[in-house]
Amino acid sequence: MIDTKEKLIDTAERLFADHGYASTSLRQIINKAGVNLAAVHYHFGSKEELLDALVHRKAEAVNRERVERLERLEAEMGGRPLAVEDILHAFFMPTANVAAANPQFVRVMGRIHSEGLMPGIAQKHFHPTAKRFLAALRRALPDLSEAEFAWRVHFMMGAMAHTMCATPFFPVPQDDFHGRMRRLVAFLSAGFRAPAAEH
Amino acid sequence: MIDTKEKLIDTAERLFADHGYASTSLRQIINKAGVNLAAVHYHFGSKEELLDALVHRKAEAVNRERVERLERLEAEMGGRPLAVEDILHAFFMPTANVAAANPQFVRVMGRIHSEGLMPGIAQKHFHPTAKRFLAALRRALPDLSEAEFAWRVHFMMGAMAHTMCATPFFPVPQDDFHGRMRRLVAFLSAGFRAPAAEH
DNA sequence: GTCTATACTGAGATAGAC
DNA sequence: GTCTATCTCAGTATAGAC
Repeated sequence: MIDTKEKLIDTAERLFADHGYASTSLRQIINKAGVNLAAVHYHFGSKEELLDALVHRKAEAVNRERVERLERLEAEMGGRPLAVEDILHAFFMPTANVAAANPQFVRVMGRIHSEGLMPGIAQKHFHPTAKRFLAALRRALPDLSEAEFAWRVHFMMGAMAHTMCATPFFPVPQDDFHGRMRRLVAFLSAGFRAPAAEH
Repeated sequence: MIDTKEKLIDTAERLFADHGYASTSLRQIINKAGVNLAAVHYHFGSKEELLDALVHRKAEAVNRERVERLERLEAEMGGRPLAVEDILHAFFMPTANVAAANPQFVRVMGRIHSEGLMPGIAQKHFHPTAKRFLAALRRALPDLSEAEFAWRVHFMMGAMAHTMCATPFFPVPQDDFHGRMRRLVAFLSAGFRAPAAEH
């Protein structure tokens, strides 16, 4: 069948979101999708590459909107460095749009994060775009030392991954992803602009 | 043998640090320790509880030093709210001491984080103490709404876990854990004191 | 090219002899 | 307390039908 591949991805997305990546066996997926076990390896090669295909299907839209927003900012400012807030806003808000349109996918990203698969996935699907944002951020914060800047980016990575993906352990309106991102941008902007710790 | 248990924990610590938790099989551990597979299940019950025992052995020292520092601060201030920086400093610095004395263990914690096992471990071994710090932090930031405060704590969790445990993707002096924590405290303190994002 | 049936390897867990 | 033997189930690999 022509769309065995799509059906596998759809089914995997549902099951990964509900039960996690590691806890979902390929046999569960193929049973629900009604195909044979080896079809997975024919189309994808491995369980991991099935996950990769799943992420790739949605990551492109996020990356495209991120770049559009960044380029719009750069055009507005014409050469001058951008504001930290604006850069972070351009980076985080597109994820809120995906979250609204496709909660299933965000739940899978949450699983990816909480199961420790995020570094590989981020590197592969998001890093090329993210590098442009880091360059803009560096220009916006010329007074920080290289080391201080690198560490603050590292802090941001942690807060970001945890916030976009992990379920907070307190009750929260499910659909307020925009608000969550706005709070995150405010918090991180202040952190980035803090005076460097003395040594 | 009386110390089969200790030998298993020691061996597991080495192997978990070097190769990760999931990638280390019980069979590797028992071969290196020179004991039988079933001994693991006799002494610990499961692979997961072996890890638990390993963490428990070191977590107590961290928790004790954290509480001591917090109580010393509270005594100094006698009733008045503490400063955000001081609270965070008291919370993060003890981890730097463990890192210096026992790099092996910190590497295991890094594995725990990057393999997505941190929530469970943190809940079990660190949360009771951490709650006292959250209470102090709340008193230090009375003007934040409950929601804003909860989210900022969430951001901190992400930055913390990522920073204490994850290997940064840039070169960094291995033993500068104190410096890393100081930078983190400065970053987070500024974030906590940022004006709340408007809604 | 697409898929089915089946076999292979290695994981954690367990029952019961000693 | 310890060890042997065995169980179940995972991801993966291959042979061959269509």
